[in-house]
This record gives sequence, C-alpha cells and structure tokens, in this order.
Amino acid sequence: MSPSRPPMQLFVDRLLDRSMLGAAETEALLSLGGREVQVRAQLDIVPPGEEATSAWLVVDGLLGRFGQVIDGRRQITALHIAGDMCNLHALVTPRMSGALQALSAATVIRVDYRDLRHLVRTFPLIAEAFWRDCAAQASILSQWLVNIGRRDAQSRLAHLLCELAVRFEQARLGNRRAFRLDASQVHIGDALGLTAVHVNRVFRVIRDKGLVGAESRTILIHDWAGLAALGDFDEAYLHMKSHIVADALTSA
Amino acid sequence: MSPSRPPMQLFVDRLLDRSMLGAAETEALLSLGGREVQVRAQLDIVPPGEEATSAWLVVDGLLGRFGQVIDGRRQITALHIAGDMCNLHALVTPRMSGALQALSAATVIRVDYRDLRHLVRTFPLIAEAFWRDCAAQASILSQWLVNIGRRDAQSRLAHLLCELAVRFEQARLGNRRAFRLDASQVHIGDALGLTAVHVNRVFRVIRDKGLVGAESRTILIHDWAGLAALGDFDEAYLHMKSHIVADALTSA
DNA sequence: CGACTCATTGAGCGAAGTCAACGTCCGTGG
DNA sequence: CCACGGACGTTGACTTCGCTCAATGAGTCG
Repeated sequence: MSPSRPPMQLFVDRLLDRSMLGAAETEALLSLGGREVQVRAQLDIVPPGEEATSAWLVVDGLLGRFGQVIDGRRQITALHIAGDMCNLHALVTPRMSGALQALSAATVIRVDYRDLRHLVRTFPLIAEAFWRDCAAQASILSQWLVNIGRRDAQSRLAHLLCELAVRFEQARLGNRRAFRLDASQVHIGDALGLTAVHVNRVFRVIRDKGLVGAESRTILIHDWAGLAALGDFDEAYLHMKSHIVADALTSA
Repeated sequence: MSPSRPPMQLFVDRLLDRSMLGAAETEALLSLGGREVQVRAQLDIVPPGEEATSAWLVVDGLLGRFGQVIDGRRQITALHIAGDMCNLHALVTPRMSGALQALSAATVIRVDYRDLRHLVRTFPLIAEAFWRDCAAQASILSQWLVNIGRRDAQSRLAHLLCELAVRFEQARLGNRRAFRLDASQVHIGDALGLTAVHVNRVFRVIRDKGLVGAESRTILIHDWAGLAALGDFDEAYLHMKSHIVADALTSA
C-alpha cells in the first residue's frame, strides 16, 4: 500500500506466517518482476479450461477459483484475498489450474512461472515454502469439502464466515469482528454449494439470531463464540505455528 | 507383489507417471526403509486430531482420509489405493493431516517423515515430485468439491465411479470396465456427502439404466460413455502428460 | 445357530431448490 | 436533473431431492 512496502511484501509476509526464510530468499522474492493489472469485477483472469502460465498475486480485491458443471452452474473452490498467490500449485501442474475470476474489482500482479521456477530451483527453502503454501490451500479445501458435504446451510455459512474472519485478520485486512467481504450472495452460494436465494434466507436467520450483521459489504460478527459453535469451526486448520515449521526444517 | 518388485516400486511408478526422476532419485526412493503393517478394516491409522509423524504407502487395500463434524458424521476427503502415499502433504504441514482410516483390510508401509525429509533435502527433483503429487491430490479434491457442491446424487456417484475407474486403471489394478472397490455403501456415502440409504437407491437407478453393475465388491462399468456423460466426467484433472512435466523441468 | 455387518426397500418428512415478483441501490446518459 | 437499466437483495409459494426412521434380507464368521 504505502510506497515503501512493495506489493510483493504481502506475499512474503504470507509465506513467513508459515515458513522460515533467510535474507537471501526474502530478497529474491521481493525482486520478483511482475506487471500490476487492474481487473474489473466478474473478469475471468484465467478462463475455464485454459492452461495456467503464471501465478497471480492479489494486491487488492477478492478472487475466486472455480469449477463448472455441464449445465453452467459453478462451484467456487477457493477464495483469494490480498496477499494470496493464486495458482501457485499450477506451477508444478499447469494442466490442473481451474478457472480464476475476479469477484470484485481487483488489483493483481502477474508473476510468470519462469521466474518462479528459477527461484524454486535456486532456493530450496523457497520451494519448500511454496509447497507448504499449496498444502495449506489443500487443507482449506479439505475443510470446505467437509463443510459442504456434511453440514446444513446455516452451519456452512457460519463456518465460511469464521474462516474468512480469521484469514482477513491474519492478513491484517480487518479483524474477526469486522471485515470487508466483496462478494455477492451469488458468490457465497457458489462457494457453499447453495443457491443465492437460500444464502439470503440463511443469512437472515443467523442475523436474526444476533450472530452477525452487515453494513453494505462489511461483515460484522457480533457473537464470535456463537458463530463458531454454529459452524463447528476450529481454526487449527488455518494456522501453522512456527515451532512446527522450525521442527520441520531442523529435523532430518 | 512379486518378490522381485519391492513395494516401494509402486510409489516410484506413481511418481514417474507425473514427474521425471533420474536413476539416483529412483534408487534413493527404493532404498527407503519402512515397516510393513497389516491393518484390519475400520482401523484408524491416524486418529482424528492427531499430528502426523509419518507417511503411509498403500500396498494393498483401500484407505480413506476424512474429516468429522460435531455430531459424529464424517466426510471422506480422499480415497487412497495401492501405490498412493498417504499424508505426504503433511510432511510440510504436520498439523493439518486429517484422520486416516483403513476402509478395508489393508497392507501399508509406514515411512517416517525424517527419511522423507532427508530425501527432499538431498534431491530437489524428489521434492518437486512430492510437491507435484500433493498438487495432483489437491486437483482431485477440487473436483470432489465441485461434485458434491453442484451435482445431484446420480451424477455424483457416476463421477466418483469414473474417477476410481481411471485411477485403478492407471495403477494397473484393473481397467475402467472392471475393478475391485473394497468400500461399503456407507463409505461411498461418506465420500459423496450422501447417506448410505440414498447411495443404495441411486446405485440401483444407474444399474437399472444399464450403466454399471456389481459382483460382490467388483464394479463393472457396462457403458463408459453413458456413465461419463451422467457424471459430467472429464478425466483431464487426473492426468499430467509427460511433455508438460518435461517443460516444467527444462524451462527456467 | 447366533451375532454381526452390509444391502435393500418403504413411508413420511424436511431442507433446500425453483420460479417469480418486487425493492433498492447506483451508474449512466439524455 | 431525472429516467432508465442493470446488478443485487428480499420475500413468497410451491416442488423435490435426499434424509430419517424402520423393517427385512443376505452373506459371513466363530
């Protein structure tokens, strides 16, 4: 945001949340090139079926990765907020990227896979950090599967809101009591495997319960404990404490 | 299986399906230690909430990774067949393993993370292959999310059967017209976000349509095209053509 | 045989979907 | 300035897919 903080610092911070990197690695990451692009809402950054050729760092806005079903309905498989590097996994599996869309107007930085591969080959710690980042994404994906497969609509929505609250807080984009979520109810439905109509009704219910509120696009969580209980939410899957990482790095 | 083919060869074959490895890497993988264990059906190899300390190579049988909901219902988030290395992702994220259970009687080999980390630090190509394996798992996870989130029960079941058919065929454990699936209808339900009762009914419907059949635990796919159409199945997400991998290795 | 697991089938219910209408906000252009 | 259109949110009436509860078969193992 401020001129003294290059956008790539966002991504470095994200990696440092989970992995240990030395000065050389940090510097190499910060010197990554990449063109900053403004995209409008609803733009397909990577259209369905297309092979990924670059990763996308979210500087501002909300992005969604999604899959499509034959009848045109879609399922969002990941939500990406500022600091997330989208399609990092496709660095090793370019065929399996999935589509990527801006859900709100957004600022992203295109980072070419060639540059990332160079970093990965040069710095084993960066390779490990990228791998860990992908594993963390997969962990979220697992939770989403449990959420959609085995919880009813109220719990689903509560769980998603809790997850986003924690992630926004971690990314220093708000806290778990208030954060700006630039997604329409259609998007929320696509993320939860529900229709927008039902999202609307269910949101009303948990609002009437006094758990949450909304002011334009800002989500207010009035009763964190209640919402977490309703969503059966345990934030462990989002975190990776540094002592574990340290252990992973020093053992062997 | 045969004495001349060490079990670890199964895993090497799996990696070679997607990644390029040299003789040194192959040899290092084959010399991995690990104790072979027989486990009975329904045994929790890694109980819920426990931190992973080793990976598990499936030699024979069927394993499931799953998450639990507060009321005791569960969602299988991955099915692992012979040749799969379970919990490889937790090598970098030990906290995020999820529970692991044998769905049938199974033979597995416990591979300590220390040994795997040593390999990863010594051979960058192995690190990349492991990372790619995790990304491929995540790709399957994405498809499952789409499947559960946006398809009705018939399509869900059809899609899962198609996926398993292709995976068993790839693993040379049968072909896409006939393969042995050691999962009960309860397990299938847990994988699809359905109840066992409904799985039973839906299986009857697609059987009556002439798409599939079953003899004890062997699934027979009578009409591949029909089943793939019903399940909206595109096997691209399971494959990784070698020329792509080669590109990934040579560029940069 | 008895105990157990798994598959099968029926009856009734309820959560979520579908279809449709209407309201609100906001940007845009005459 | 206001009229118009479009995107999004809200609500109601009705339908339906999948769940719950329950009973019964079928196969297997000690």
